[in-house]
Amino acid sequence: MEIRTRFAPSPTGYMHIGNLRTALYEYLIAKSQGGKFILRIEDTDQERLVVGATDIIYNTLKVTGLNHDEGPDVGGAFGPYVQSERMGMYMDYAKELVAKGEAYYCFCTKERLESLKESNAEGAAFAKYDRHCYHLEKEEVEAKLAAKEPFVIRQKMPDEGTTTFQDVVYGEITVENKELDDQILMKADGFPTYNFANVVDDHLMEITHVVRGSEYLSSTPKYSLLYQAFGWEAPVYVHLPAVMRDAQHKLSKRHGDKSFEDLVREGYLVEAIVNYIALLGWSPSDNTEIFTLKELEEKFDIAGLSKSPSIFDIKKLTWMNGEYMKAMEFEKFYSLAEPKLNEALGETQLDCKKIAVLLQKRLETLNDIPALVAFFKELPTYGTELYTHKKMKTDDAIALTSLKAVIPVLEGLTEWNETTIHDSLIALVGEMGIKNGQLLWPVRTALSGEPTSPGGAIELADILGKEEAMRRLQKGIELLSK
RNA sequence: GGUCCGUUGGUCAAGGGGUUAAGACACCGCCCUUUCACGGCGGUAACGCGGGUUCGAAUCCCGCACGGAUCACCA
Repeated sequence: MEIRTRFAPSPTGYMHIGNLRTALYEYLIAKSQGGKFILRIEDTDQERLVVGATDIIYNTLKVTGLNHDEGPDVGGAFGPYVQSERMGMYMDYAKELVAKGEAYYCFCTKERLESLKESNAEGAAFAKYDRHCYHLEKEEVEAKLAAKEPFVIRQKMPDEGTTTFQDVVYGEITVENKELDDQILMKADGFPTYNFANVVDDHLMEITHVVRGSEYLSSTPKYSLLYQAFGWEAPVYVHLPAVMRDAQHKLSKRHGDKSFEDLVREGYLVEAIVNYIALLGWSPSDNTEIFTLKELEEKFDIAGLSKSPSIFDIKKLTWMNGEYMKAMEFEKFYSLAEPKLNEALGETQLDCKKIAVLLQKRLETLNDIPALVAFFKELPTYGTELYTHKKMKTDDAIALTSLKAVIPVLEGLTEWNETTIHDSLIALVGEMGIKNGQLLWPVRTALSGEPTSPGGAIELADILGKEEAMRRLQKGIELLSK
């Protein structure tokens, strides 16, 4: 049997990290076994509709490589794939259940339902529908329908016994049927409820594995009962633990947690994000951590899914992002870094490629670039304490001596490149009989004005060019001479 | 409150009766180094609690605690 999974997001205008992970697992469950991954847009909540939101979904799947085999934009034999376009088909299914005695019309007003809850002995927090309309005579129902009284259709839950279902992650789960409320299938406006539409759509689209958040665990018995009522085969359930911000809270855009787009905007690579979230709630049997989507498709195994929630750790993502940048082809890295470099360096004539080479091995995110290279554009004001460095065995006096000695040597160079700068400076170190650091640390400091810089004295001197380098060294001498 | 689910270092996690309880991130230290990094080496740090079953429990069972989810004419 071919495996078919579906990603069924609501178009909210952004891609939630938890949803992306769900999509990833759905994709992997299907692809790891040669199955199909389907996209279904659940846009029935007209009030929450956001313009352009579906494009964000398409785009996210595209850039992450989670290519769907069927969906609104790519077609398929089980369309339409946009739920709002399927609205006409649910009433007949609901009526089929009514005919079977598995569901019934309910004409209760919202007011009556409200008062039912208020009068509940156990408190408003819990109140099952009292089945008032279930006991209506057939004639009464017909009369009310004929009179066009507004109605909903409710699922009739069993009075006793238990319902058990198997979940791939959580195992066997059993609940008492008496705990189950006669949930509404069709609303008074003629539209199906989410739960009902889901079951019908998943069945019609021949979804074999329903993958969703663990918050659906408690409503799954109702789903099972619905499948039973229809006489349909239930799908395999795969409930996923939540992705958390901390031990108490789920990741939530509303509380300031970052969406997929936010992370990309902050300089994280798509591949790194996908790689990282694959590891939130799942681990491969071989313990590897860095892998491409293709490799994941081969490695992925449902058995590696965990039951407990995972906290999203931006630090580990950041580390992983750095690993991806280091491993990247330089040309690719450069194409990503260039816009940031140009932005940070403005109209200077500096060689961006040389700077990028230095940057690639020490960057964690693309957005770190501006702060790291700002000193190239303009020497920051700095204090002479930077010249004192214990490990380099330097202090102000040594720095001043070194800088003064460096000036004529570099001034005399006719060719300005890393080799000539290196050779002349190292030769000078020899003549002066001091340690490399005692000369190079002051030079690096004078050239950058920063306590740390993406590169040493020689690299910085080369990139800055002779004129600017000399100016900065001179400036250093001035500072130290005061 | 009822029901369901979860609980291994700060974080992600392996391990499913016998292990010195993996590995990764973070943190700390050392080495390397012309800075910072990178890299290399090493370190600190965990089975929620209480009972039971067993020769032996992180692993199985039962309680408890704590955390979460759910209980809509929302999706």
